[in-house]
Amino acid sequence: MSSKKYILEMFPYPSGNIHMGHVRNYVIGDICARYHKLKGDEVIHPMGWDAFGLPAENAAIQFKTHPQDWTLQNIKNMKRQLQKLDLDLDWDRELATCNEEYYKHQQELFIDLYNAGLAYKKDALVNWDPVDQTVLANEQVIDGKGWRTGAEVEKKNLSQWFFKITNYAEELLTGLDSLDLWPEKVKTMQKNWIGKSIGAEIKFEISGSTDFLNIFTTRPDTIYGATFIAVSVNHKIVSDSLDKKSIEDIKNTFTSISDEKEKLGIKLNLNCKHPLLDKEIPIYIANFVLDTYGEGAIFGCPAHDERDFEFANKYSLPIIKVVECEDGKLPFSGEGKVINSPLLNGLEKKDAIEKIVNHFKKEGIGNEKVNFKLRDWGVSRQRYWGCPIPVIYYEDGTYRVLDKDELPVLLPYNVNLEGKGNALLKKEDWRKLTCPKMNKTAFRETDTLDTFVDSSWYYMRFLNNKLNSPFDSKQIDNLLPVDKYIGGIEHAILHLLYSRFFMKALRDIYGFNVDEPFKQLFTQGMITHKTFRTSKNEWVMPKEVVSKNGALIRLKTKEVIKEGPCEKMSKSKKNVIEPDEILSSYGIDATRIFMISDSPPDRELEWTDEGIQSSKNLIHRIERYFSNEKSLVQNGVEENVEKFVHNIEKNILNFSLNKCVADIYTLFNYLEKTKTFLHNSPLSKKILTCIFPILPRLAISINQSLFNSKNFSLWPDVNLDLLIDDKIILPIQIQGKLVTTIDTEKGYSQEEILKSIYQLDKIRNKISDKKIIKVINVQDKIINIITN
RNA sequence: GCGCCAGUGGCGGAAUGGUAGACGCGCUGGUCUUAGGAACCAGUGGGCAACCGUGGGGGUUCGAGUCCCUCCUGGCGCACCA
Repeated sequence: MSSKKYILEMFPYPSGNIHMGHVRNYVIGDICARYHKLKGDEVIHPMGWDAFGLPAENAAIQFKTHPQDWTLQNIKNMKRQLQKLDLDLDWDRELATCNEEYYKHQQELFIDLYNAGLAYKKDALVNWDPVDQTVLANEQVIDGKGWRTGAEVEKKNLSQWFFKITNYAEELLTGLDSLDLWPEKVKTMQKNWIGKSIGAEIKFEISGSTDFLNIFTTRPDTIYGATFIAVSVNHKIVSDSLDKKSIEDIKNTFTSISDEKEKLGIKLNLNCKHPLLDKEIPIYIANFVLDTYGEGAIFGCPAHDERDFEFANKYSLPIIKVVECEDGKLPFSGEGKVINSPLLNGLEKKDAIEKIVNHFKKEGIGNEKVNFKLRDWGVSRQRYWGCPIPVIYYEDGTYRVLDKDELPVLLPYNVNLEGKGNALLKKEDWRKLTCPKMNKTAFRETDTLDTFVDSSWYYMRFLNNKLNSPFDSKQIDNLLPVDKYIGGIEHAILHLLYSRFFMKALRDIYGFNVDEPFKQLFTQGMITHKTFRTSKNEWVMPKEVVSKNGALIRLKTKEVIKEGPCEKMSKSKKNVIEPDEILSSYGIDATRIFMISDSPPDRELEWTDEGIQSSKNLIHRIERYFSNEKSLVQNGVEENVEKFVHNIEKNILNFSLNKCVADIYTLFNYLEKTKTFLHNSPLSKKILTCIFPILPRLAISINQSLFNSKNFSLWPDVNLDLLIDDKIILPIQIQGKLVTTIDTEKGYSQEEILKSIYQLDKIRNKISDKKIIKVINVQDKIINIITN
C-alpha cells in the first residue's frame, strides 16, 4: 500500500559553502526518502534556499558585491555541492525566498493576515541591535544580546509591524499535546516560551483619584498580605505622574547597578487603597517589574514571594504572613492554609483562590485572568535584503496596505549599500510614488519582513513552486503535514513556533484541514571535532598536529601543542572539516555512512580520522565480498538475511541509523565467517536493496555488475516465520543469578528442562541439599530456580 | 534558582523488567604481502580464582542498566514571568 511521505530537511541559508552539519542533516533525510521510495511511497523530498537575510548585506559591504549576486552565486555553489552528494532531492521543487517568484506570494499572505486582523502596526518599545541597525523580536534577544551579533540590545520606540501570534497562544500550547512524534525537549521549550499562567487581574483604586491600577497575579489568595504596589518604569502611571527628566534619571539609576538582580525602588507620591482592607499601600517604581509581562504592575506580598521579601526588607515595608507554613520561615511560597485573611481563613490555596476571585468579581474589582509570556511577533526589519512589506504611506501619516492586484512590490536592485541603516530608505525613486488608487503622493514602507516569515511557509510552497498563488488548498490538505522534518535543535522555538502559527493562521483564512505543519520532528546532533592550541592559545588545525614521543607537535613550527576539548566545528577554532575535501578523498558513501555511524543521529557526532577511514574500509569490504564469484550457500543464510532486512527497516523508521550500520556489519560478519557466498543470487539482490538507502552509489555499482541492472526491487516484505529461531540458548538462574546457559530448542516444558539441567555439576553443586521452593519459568526465555 | 535530559569497558555506543557490553574504534598477539589510509586469523570489562561489575545509597521484584525514592556529577533550556 503506497502512501505519501513528505520528508523535509530544514533548508539552508546560502552562506557560500555547505558544511558537515548540512551533510549530516541531509544524509539523514536522504536515507529516509530513499527507503520510502523503495517502499513504493509517493515521496516528496524538496530543497530550497533561505536566501534573504543580513549576511548578504554585510558581504556586499565587505566584498563590494550586490547581495543578490552574492546570494545567487552561493546558491549555485551549494547546489553543486549538494548534487555532488548524490542526494535524492526533488530539484524541480527548488525555491529561493529571495526570488520574486517566492516573495510576491508572501506579500499576498501579508495582505491576508492583515485582512484577518493578524497583522497590525503599533508604536512599540523594541529591541534595537546597534550593530545590525535593526529591530529584533523578543525571542531573538538572548541574555540581552542580539542572537546574531551578540551586541548589547538597546530599547527604542518605533512604529512596527506585528503578527498577532498571541491570538493563537492557547492553541499553540494545547497543540503540542498532539505532537507525539516531537522530542519532549522541544515541546517543553515551546511550552515555557508560551508561558501560560492562570491567575487573576485585580484593580487597585488609586487614593484621591477615580483611576485604577491593574495588576496580574497568580496568587490572589495572598491579597491580604499585600503591603505595596510595584510598577515598571515604563508604566503609564509613571509617565502620568513624573516628568521626562526624572523618568530618564530613574532609568539611568536602574541600569547603572552592577548586580542586575539587586532590587531598586523609587517611591511614587501616590498610594493605592487595599481592595479588601481599610488601609493604603504605597506605589513604587521598581526595577524588577517587567513591563512586558502581565500589566507591568504587581502587588507585593513580601511574606510569600522571595523578590517582594527582598524588596520589603530593603525599604522597610511591612511583612504580613497570610499562609501557614511548617517551620514559619519567610518568605514562604509553598502551599498552606490561609491565615490573617478575614474572608479566607482556614482555606487551602486552591479554594482560597476560587473564593477570593468570586468575591472580586462580585465587587467588580477583579477577574480570573490567563496570562501568556508569549508576545506578538514583531516582523519589521530595517534592512534592504528582505521581502518588502506591501504598504504605502501618505503625507498625512496614514497608510494603506496594498491590494493583491498591486503586487508584487519588487525589491529594487540598484541601491546604495554603503554605510549603516536601511538602503531602501535612501532609495528615493523607489520609495516615492503616486498612489494609483488615491492618486496622491505616497511613500513605500521601507521595512522588510523578518526572514523567519520566509521560512514559516516554505514547506507549503514546495508543494507547487510554480503556482500563480501562494499554494493550492487542496494540495495542502492532501500533502501536509510534513511527515518527517529534520533539522537542528537551534530552531526549537523561533522557526518552529512561527511555522506552527502560520499553519494555524492560514488554516483559518483559507479553511485548510491541517492544524500542525510537522507531524514528526527530528533534531540531529551537531558535529564536533578535536581542538588544538599553541601555548599562546592560538587555535591550530588538527591536521597540522602530529604526535611525537608522546607530545603533540605542530608540523610546521615544531611548537608544542595542547589538545583541547571536542567542540562544535567552527572556523574560528580551526576545527572545521570541509565536505568537498572529504568527498574527494573518501567518496560519497563513506562520507554518508560515517555521518550515521558513531552515535545516534540526535546526538553529537565526533569527527575522527579513524571513523571516516573505517567507513571507507567497510565500503571496500562489501565491494570485495560481492566481487567474489563463488556461490556457496550455508544453512541459515536466509534467516540471517531476513533478520537483516527486518532490523534495518526497523532502525531506519526509528532514526536509529547508527544501528543500521551495526546491522550491515553484523550481516557481513556472518556471511564471511560462515563462508557464505551469494554472488548473483536473489538474496544478494535483497541485500543490495536494503543497503541502497544508506550506500546508494555502492549498491548501484554492485547491482550493475552482478545483475546488469539499474533497478532495485521494492523493499522486501519480511517473512516473520523465518525470524523465529527454534534453537535457543537458555539462561539458567539460581536465586536470580546466572549460573549457566544451555543450548536447546524451543518448546521444552519446565519439567523436561529441569530434568536435564539437574545432571549438570554446576547446578547440582549449587543446589546440593537445599530445598527448591519455586521455579520461575519464562518459556524459552529463562529459568530461575529459587531455593531456601 | 527552576525545568528537562543523561551518567554503561580505554573510547563511541547496544540491550520489549529476563545471558550487560550488540556493532564499531582502539589495543594485544599472529598470518600474508605488489609494505597498505590494506586484508585475514585469534583475543580484548575487572580479577589467578571464587567472584565482582551499568555514578553513590536505599527500595519494589523470583530477577533491575531498565521501575520507585534520594543524593552526586555533567549537558541543555529558561531565568526577577509576579
